[in-house]
Amino acid sequence: MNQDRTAGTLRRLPVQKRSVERFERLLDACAELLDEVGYAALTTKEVARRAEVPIGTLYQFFSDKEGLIGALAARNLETFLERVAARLEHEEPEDISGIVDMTVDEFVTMRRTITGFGVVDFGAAGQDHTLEPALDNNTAVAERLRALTATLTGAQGNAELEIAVRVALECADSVLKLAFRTDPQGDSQLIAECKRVLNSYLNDRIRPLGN
Amino acid sequence: MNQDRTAGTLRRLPVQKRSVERFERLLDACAELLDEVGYAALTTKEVARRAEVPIGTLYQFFSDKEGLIGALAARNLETFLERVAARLEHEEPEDISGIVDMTVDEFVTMRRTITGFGVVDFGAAGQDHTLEPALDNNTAVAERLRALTATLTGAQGNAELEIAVRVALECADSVLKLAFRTDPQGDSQLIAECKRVLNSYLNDRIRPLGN
DNA sequence: CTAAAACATGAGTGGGGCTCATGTTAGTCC
DNA sequence: GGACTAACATGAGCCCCACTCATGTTTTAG
Repeated sequence: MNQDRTAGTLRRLPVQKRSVERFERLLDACAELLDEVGYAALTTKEVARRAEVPIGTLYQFFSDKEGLIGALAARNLETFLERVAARLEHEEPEDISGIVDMTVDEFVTMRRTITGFGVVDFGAAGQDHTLEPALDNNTAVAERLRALTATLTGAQGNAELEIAVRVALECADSVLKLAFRTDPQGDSQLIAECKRVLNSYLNDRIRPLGN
Repeated sequence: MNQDRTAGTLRRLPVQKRSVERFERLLDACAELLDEVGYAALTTKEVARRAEVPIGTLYQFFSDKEGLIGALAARNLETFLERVAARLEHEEPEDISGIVDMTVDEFVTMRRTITGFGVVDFGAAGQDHTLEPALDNNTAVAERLRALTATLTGAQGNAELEIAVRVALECADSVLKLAFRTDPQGDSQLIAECKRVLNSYLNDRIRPLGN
């Protein structure tokens, strides 16, 4: 079935100035449309039209529709990690609960702020099963988050922490999706509930090991 | 944008014998194909071909592709709830942990057993945003599960329990998806981790209220 | 100045979702 | 049995989508 290794990827990176601008415009237009019409109704023609770029150009950069959305997700992911890293440095939370609350808050802020962030957050929605097991975006985020927090939690580099972060991220993602499905601004009770889940789990999971 | 109230629904229920059989065959073929080619590559033409039913007949029953997949999800959901209800009656778990473990195990069994269960479990994947807030399938499942367990947990009917079950279900769904993405048979470590999350959260969340 | 690499373009191809006009069959009442 | 109705059956074809490709232009490197 789907054996094409180039599916859902980039085809060519823009190097000249104009191309770079067009590339960014395509991602912006894609984000806008995701907010307006949703994932299912998004068409590459309309993305190209909005970005004022001919359809052929879109396909110079992105191997397919999934590649376009994946690139947007990657951009969002990078922004999110940068912001979390910056806040971790400034605020220096001293326990798990502090890290959890800060990270969730940052996510919520981005969902309210960044166009299109909600529809694809980090993982493209329609990704195929059966390919690239465990190499999805959330796994990458988990790894980066673990690296960011390892020095703070003290217990660096152990496999237990890695899996705990991975699982916690998956839960956070799903509960927050629910929170924003319930209320476009993010249901505050569910956001609080998200923090509860993570705190309960991570405290049970990590405390007994850290000491 | 999507204002069509009949999108993703059934159009006509089969009443005569032959139609009922065709209806079921369509769902079976849909489940098979979901397992084989995945959600994105599923075509209604192929579903109809497999079920040995002309394409027009498929659209007599289902308003669209999403309606077909939704009907499959509904069938899975019903089977799952029946099985959980049956086991709850027989095994009479006496605490939260017992209920959690049993329910997760039943889910895992079904994912290994029921064709197509994995791809859509209870919520159709490509559902549109912006419509029917909080009326997704997982919410329905949560409500039914709460009803099933309310008599056992003692604390029946309170809103806190309702939200806790809703959140727990969302977490379970996502962690188990990860477990089966990692390993087609379901990564046992992640399945154990799923139970941990639920137990940590629900114990913190419900115990203080139940007493 | 020249060769190569990067970039630009949009009509066209293939294919998928879904319709609809035209039937045929099963139940129902007298 | 005949007459009437509702349920069922069918598949060529419409529309629109993702994506291609042949042909040309511009930028960069030496």
